[in-house]
Amino acid sequence: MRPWPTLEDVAGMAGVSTATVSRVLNEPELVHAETRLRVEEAVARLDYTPHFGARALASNRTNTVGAIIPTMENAIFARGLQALQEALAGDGVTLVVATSNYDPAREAEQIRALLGRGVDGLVLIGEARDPSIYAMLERRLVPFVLVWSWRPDCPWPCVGFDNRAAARAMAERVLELGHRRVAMIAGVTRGNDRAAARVEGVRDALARHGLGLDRTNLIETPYNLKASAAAARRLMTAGPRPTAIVCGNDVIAAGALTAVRALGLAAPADVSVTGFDDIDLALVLDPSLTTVHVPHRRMGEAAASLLLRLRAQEKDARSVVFETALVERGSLAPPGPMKGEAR
Amino acid sequence: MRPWPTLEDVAGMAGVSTATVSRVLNEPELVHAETRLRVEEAVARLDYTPHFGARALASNRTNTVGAIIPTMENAIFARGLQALQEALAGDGVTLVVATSNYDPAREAEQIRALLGRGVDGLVLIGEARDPSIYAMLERRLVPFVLVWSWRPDCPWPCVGFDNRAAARAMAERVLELGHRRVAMIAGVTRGNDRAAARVEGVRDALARHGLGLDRTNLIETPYNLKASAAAARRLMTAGPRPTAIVCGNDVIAAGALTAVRALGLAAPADVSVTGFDDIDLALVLDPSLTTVHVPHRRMGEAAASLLLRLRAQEKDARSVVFETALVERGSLAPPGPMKGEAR
DNA sequence: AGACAAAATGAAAGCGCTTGCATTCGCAAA
DNA sequence: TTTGCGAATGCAAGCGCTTTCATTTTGTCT
Repeated sequence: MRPWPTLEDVAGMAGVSTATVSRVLNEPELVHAETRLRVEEAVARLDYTPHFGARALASNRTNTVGAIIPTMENAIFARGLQALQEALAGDGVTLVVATSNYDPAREAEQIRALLGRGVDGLVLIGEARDPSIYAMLERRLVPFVLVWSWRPDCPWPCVGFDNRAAARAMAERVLELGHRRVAMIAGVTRGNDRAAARVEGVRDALARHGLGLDRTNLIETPYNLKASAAAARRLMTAGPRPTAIVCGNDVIAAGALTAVRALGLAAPADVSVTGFDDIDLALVLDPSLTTVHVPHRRMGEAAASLLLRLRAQEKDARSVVFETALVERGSLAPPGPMKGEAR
Repeated sequence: MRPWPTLEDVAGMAGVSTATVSRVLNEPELVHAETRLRVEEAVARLDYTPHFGARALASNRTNTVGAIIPTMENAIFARGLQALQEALAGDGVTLVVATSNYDPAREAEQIRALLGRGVDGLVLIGEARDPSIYAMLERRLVPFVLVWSWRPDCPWPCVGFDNRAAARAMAERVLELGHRRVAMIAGVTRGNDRAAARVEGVRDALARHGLGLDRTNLIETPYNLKASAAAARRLMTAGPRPTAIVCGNDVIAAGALTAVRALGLAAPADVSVTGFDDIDLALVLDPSLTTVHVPHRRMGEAAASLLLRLRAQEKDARSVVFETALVERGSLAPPGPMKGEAR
């Protein structure tokens, strides 16, 4: 015998048809209070749980949305995801999360896997992906929203912020404090529009002072401590030292700060370091990290709301752009008097 | 018309029956190479993806396992989860993750939700949960493994380590260095056997020196920076100051370290701080954190392997226990000469 | 009491797939 | 040529649910 109860078992115990039980589960107001009670009792007694697959098959809905994030290993997306999930749960929708490991091919795979699972919607990070993927999503009529990223004229529904403008503002502040030897440790930009936009933003700011970013002062690294520490070490030991390092995110900045310390130097006295994202990590670093605050939770909530409205075919479901804020903490200061290889 | 292709469409295009297509998808070796090719072509041309729900319904398998973790917000489970996922993916199994927010009721809900989704197996954190849940799992014949936790005589399959012994070792080392005013900031122990075991371990060690843990030197806090910082502040400002604070995990330790710094004190000169878990965070703190190293990745892999073997009904599928290692870094040192309110 | 609408319920047809069993095919052996 | 047999394929019955439509019950108004 089947080790779990089915609708039919419940119906049998309650003395009604399966249709009625289904109604109790989905549209309780359609069934007489007394009957409903009997059914609910049977459900409870049998410890019945609906079979998800059967339900999906019959109703062609799953009350599930999928999100594909690059990784769970660092906390960048954690808070936003949590908020997304909570907001969705409020509407009875379940979130299932997959990871792509920053690999476009893997992301494409995961998208198809989630579609196969019949998700009612999709949350994707950033905008950069093959057009064929967007084509497929449109053909399948699956609502989706792009998060963490926003730019004027993005043709898709997004919930994000202007990475480029935010990075520009950060760099401008660094310059305003008098820094001129500015370096950047960016995330890997290939296939990552956020990382790329942040580089462009810094470039924008530097350009207005006749400065630039080239292979001597721009390094791309994966978002992890080891790689970013290595990058920082390289910047601080080869050629003229930067007085400020603008980092692509907080994790990179943490690695940089660690490397600086390991070299026997101090931040911000010897070199300022800035981050991006304002995750918890920024606060426990010493010095605490000057960074760009991103409203993770609000973005998650907004994404949920937008996605649900798209699903409901609401006409006015439009993209949402958030403001970011520069939060200045201990890791950024005016450049000190030149030491070391100053001429 | 349906916006996605079905098995039937593929069968039509390839000029075969749906049964054959199904075989191509599931047991390719059963079908003639030529036919197979035709089918595969049709699949590609139509961009066909099997309907997960239908498949689950018909075959009663999903190739999916579920994991329920307390939270994604801190990185404690991230690495292990990633490893779990990778290992499962190697066997064509998908991982779906849910969060309980350290709430037993919510965890129970999520378990039922995942069972409803027809997961072929379950990964749960820790052992402490209502017996009725274990009963249900057994009745449903769903294989499951408990991770992050292990003790002699645990009746369920686990992949973990001995939290109590590890915490004891940590505390013993603290005592060995000469500390006598030792305090602990633990995670919330209610419904969390790991947190509870760690408290017991510390108690064990202290007891051998005639010391104890009571409301003056033991505080439980949620696993977040704000709460743990507040706890540390309380410990350091009320009554005789501890010379060492043993923390329930690295996140708590990070909060404690931040609080210590904010009070104008220094670690380890004024107070030593230790953590537990050895997540990345431990390395970027200043001073870097003395903590208990937990082999997250290996645990994730072992959990995957054990679960798959349970699913395959292998008889020798047994629990796995890992060793932990004490890693000493800057945050722990012998107690300094008493300052402040020393009498 | 009868007529009629509204409310409550049931019967049954799928949803897209897998799989046990029957059928067909090709080919070697008799 | 027939027979026998494995290999390849097709047929069709579900899997557990939702939902349309028909039917029965209830209540309201003459």
